[in-house]
Amino acid sequence: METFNFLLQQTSLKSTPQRLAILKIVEEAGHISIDDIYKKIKKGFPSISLATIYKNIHSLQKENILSEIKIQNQKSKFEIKKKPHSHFICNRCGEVIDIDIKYRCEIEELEKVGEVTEKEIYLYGICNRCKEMSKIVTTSTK
Amino acid sequence: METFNFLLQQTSLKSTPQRLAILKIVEEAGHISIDDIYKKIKKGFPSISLATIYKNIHSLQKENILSEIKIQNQKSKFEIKKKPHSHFICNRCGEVIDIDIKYRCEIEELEKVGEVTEKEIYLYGICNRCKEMSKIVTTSTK
DNA sequence: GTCCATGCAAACGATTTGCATGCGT
DNA sequence: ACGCATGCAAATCGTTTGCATGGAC
Repeated sequence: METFNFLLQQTSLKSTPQRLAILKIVEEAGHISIDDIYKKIKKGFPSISLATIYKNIHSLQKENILSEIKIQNQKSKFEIKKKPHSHFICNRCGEVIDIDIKYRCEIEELEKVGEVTEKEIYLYGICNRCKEMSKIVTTSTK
Repeated sequence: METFNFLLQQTSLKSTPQRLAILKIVEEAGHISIDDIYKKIKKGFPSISLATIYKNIHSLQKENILSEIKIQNQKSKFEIKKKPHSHFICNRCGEVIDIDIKYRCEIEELEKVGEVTEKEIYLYGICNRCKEMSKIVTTSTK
């Protein structure tokens, strides 16, 4: 992708085929773990090293191109950094879905705590796809 | 603590001195990492094994007595499960502070995504203590 | 040509497992 | 007495590091 090429040129990072491939895979997947990046990238770069993935993930995070999503009961996933948004995580299939939340919060006594620079909101539950599937199973076993 | 004893009796977990000590340490600390639990508990149980800590953390999580806080740039911390609340994390000192958030959120198209059963909110920033300290440093170096 | 990136192997740290023994019930 | 809990050592897994070579600029 030309856009990633351009993105990288804004930074001190060189635009290598491996690096571009990682970005493309993350973009296409939306949210993806290190392992899954590795599995996918090996198809195009059979001799790539896991160490290369790790090093790139770190440098891309430092350059604010990638961000990490730490979730309960799963390995971390990574996404291309974009406009602030929140995440819905399906407890059944593990899928992470971006959501836009318009929220107003009143945090009592926040001034007693500190100054907020970033917010992260995670919603856990069951995604519609899994809910549909359990309906089918329930119905068919009756 | 008698209360933890009671709590454990509600479950299939036995009330052992090590388990009670872990709970006491977590309660006193508020939010604490595995390593720090280990360091503290060793004072009372010099021969305790890290494996014991891990096994207990897991079983206590399964019994809904402990919960894990996964935060950016830090090891996970654990807390006694209590009423729903949110967390403020200081990016400078790493401190985690419980906060109560009264929020109203309008999540557009959430019905298209799934059914939410749990919410987690993390606020990152600088705690007042660290802010005070940087003021002092700034002033004194002028 | 310079410097960063890659790939490999080794090192490292965190977590898990198996097993013999101990302890709570 | 039974069965889970503990402590130890080994195994395992995820991640990082050092270094020689290759590739981007």
